Order: sequence, then structure tokens, then C-alpha cells
Amino acid sequence: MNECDSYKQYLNQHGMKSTKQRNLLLLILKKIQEPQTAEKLYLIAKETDSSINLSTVYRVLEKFTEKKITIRTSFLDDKSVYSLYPKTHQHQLICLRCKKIVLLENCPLEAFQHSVEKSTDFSIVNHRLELYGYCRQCQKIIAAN
Amino acid sequence: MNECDSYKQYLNQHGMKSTKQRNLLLLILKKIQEPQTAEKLYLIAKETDSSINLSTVYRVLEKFTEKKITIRTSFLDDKSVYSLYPKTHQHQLICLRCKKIVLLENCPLEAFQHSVEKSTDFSIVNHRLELYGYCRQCQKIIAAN
DNA sequence: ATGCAAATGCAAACTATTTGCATTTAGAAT
DNA sequence: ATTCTAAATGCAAATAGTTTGCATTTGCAT
Ligand SMILES: [Mn+2]
Ligand SMILES: [Mn+2]
Ligand SMILES: [Zn+2]
Ligand SMILES: [Zn+2]
Repeated sequence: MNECDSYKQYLNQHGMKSTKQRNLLLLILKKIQEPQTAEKLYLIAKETDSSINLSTVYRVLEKFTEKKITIRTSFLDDKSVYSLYPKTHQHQLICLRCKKIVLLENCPLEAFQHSVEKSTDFSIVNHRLELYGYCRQCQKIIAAN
Repeated sequence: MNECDSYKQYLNQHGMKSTKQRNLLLLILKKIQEPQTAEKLYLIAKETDSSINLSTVYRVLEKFTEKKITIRTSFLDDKSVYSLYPKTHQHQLICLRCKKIVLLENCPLEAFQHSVEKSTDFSIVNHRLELYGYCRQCQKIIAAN
């Protein structure tokens, strides 16, 4: 049993067959730890399994996302990126210059969400919060120009 | 001078030529007041100007967005939608089923943003907040199935 | 071992959006 | 008013990320 089989039990528990493509992608996602496009993951996977197909990568990621093993996010005009589903609720602080991402564990929205539910009659299941700005270093670089 | 010319001055002030397509789209955007896809705006525009082209609509909306006359937003897997650039800072509450959008005038993030600036040394210039859920009607429809 | 639903590879389709190009047009200059 | 030119438009084709149809292979329950 090679390392690509190591997620068999995990996958079966989630109601999925363990295939070499799925095991490999799971391995890659765990190793990388930052959001990547399907294409990038495909290229990395190809180094190990040269016969893997891009459609398969999309289908695997779709299934993973459906099972909440991964999360898919996309920004305006860009390709979607995929990463392991975060263990805890969190948000992102993104540097507009260098694209560095800082994860924020605190969420300030609980009370707000409840008050919006009350005032709108929506049932809110989810939210998206991202902060944009410039990191320390990029602030300096920008100031120097 | 028909009503479609009425934005000539406004457009010129923003460094754009006044064309019948731009005037018409501006009129439609002001009338509609809710985010619409380029295609929907195109269909509405066609009722008045049957020769308008979808590419033109995309190009006009792109230019408007560049000039901050409109704002473009897009959700996972969906078409982008365009609306007039909000006069005041606001956020959106989006129904995951029917895609209805409710605008929220309150922003609960001021204090949070400051505290994040302090703890991270970022200079935060912007944020994106969207709430997702189900509107009253869609809740009922979902419950009935 | 066998059977079958599920997963895969491959190629083609899809679809929102963009782009190239010939033509028209707005607005400045004459 | 006429002329000029860069910008805007219509049309068709291209683009690109993603999805899908289908023949084949594979995982896994029996
Ligand atoms: Mn939160
Ligand atoms: Mn806000
Ligand atoms: Zn930075
Ligand atoms: Zn709804």
C-alpha cells in the first residue's frame, strides 16, 4: 500500500470510492495548504500520475466540495481555486499587492447576522467576508515609490 | 432631444462620449435599481433600440465599471451582475435559490477592521461582505418539497 | 471470482465574456 | 456647416474555464 492509498478509509467513510486520482489529489491538497486552481492541481498531480486527466480533477474537486472536504472560491474574472475545507470558521485578509493571505479566526458577524435575519425574514446560512489592504512590507514599498 | 440624450453632460463629465447605447443603458440601470446580468440588460435595451449588440452592452458596462458608474459582482458559477455604483457603503444579502439580492445599509465591520489593522500591521482599504441564505418564499418552497 | 454502479480518459460541447475588424459616430477643429 | 479623427459599435469569431457524453476501466459489495 503506497501513500496514495492512505485515504481509502477516509474516502469510504465519506461515501466515495478510493481511486488513485482521489487519493493523490487529497495528498496534494494536504501538502499544499493554500488555495490552488484545478489546473495547477492537475499539473502537480501529473508529476506523479502522468495519465490523470483534467476533467477528472474537476470531477474530483466537485465531489470533494460537495462532501465539504474542499472549498471552492472564486474572485471576479478569475479561475476558481480549491483548498481543504477549513476546520474552523475563518476569514481572509488579502494584500492587494503581493496577494499574501492572512487567515482571521475571529468572526465579528454573529450578532449582525441574527439582526439581519430578523429584519429581512431571510434564513441566513452562510457569509463571505474578506478584508483587502496592504501588508507591512508592501506599504513600505508603495510609500518608497 | 429625447430622454436617451439626457445623460450627455454626465457622460462627458466622466470623459465618455454620449452614445445612444450608453444613454439607454444608463436609463435602464437607473430605472431598474437592482443588479442585472449583461444579457438581461441587453434584452431590455433591445426593446428600445433593436439594433443594440450584446458586445456593446458588455463594453459599455466595462467602461461604466471602470469609471465607477456601475459595479460588477459575480457569484460562484454564475453570470456577473451589474448595478449602479452604490452611493453609500453597503453589503448584500443573497438568496441562494432565486438569486434575489437585498441591500444592507448597515456595516458592522468598522471596529473589527481597526482591530485587525492593529493586530496584523495591514493597512486595510476595503472589504467584501455578503450574506447568503434563503428568502421567505424560497424557504417555503424548499420546506414543501 | 463476479457483477455492476461509479469513476475515468478523451474529445467535444458549453457559455459567459472578450476580441478583431470593418464601419459608423461623437465631438473637436477648421 | 464641414471636415477630421479617435473612439464606439455591430457582427462574427475566438477565448477559456468548466462541464458533459460516451466508451472503457475500476472499486468494492456480494
Ligand atoms: Mn464569519
Ligand atoms: Mn462594510
Ligand atoms: Zn503585500
Ligand atoms: Zn429566494
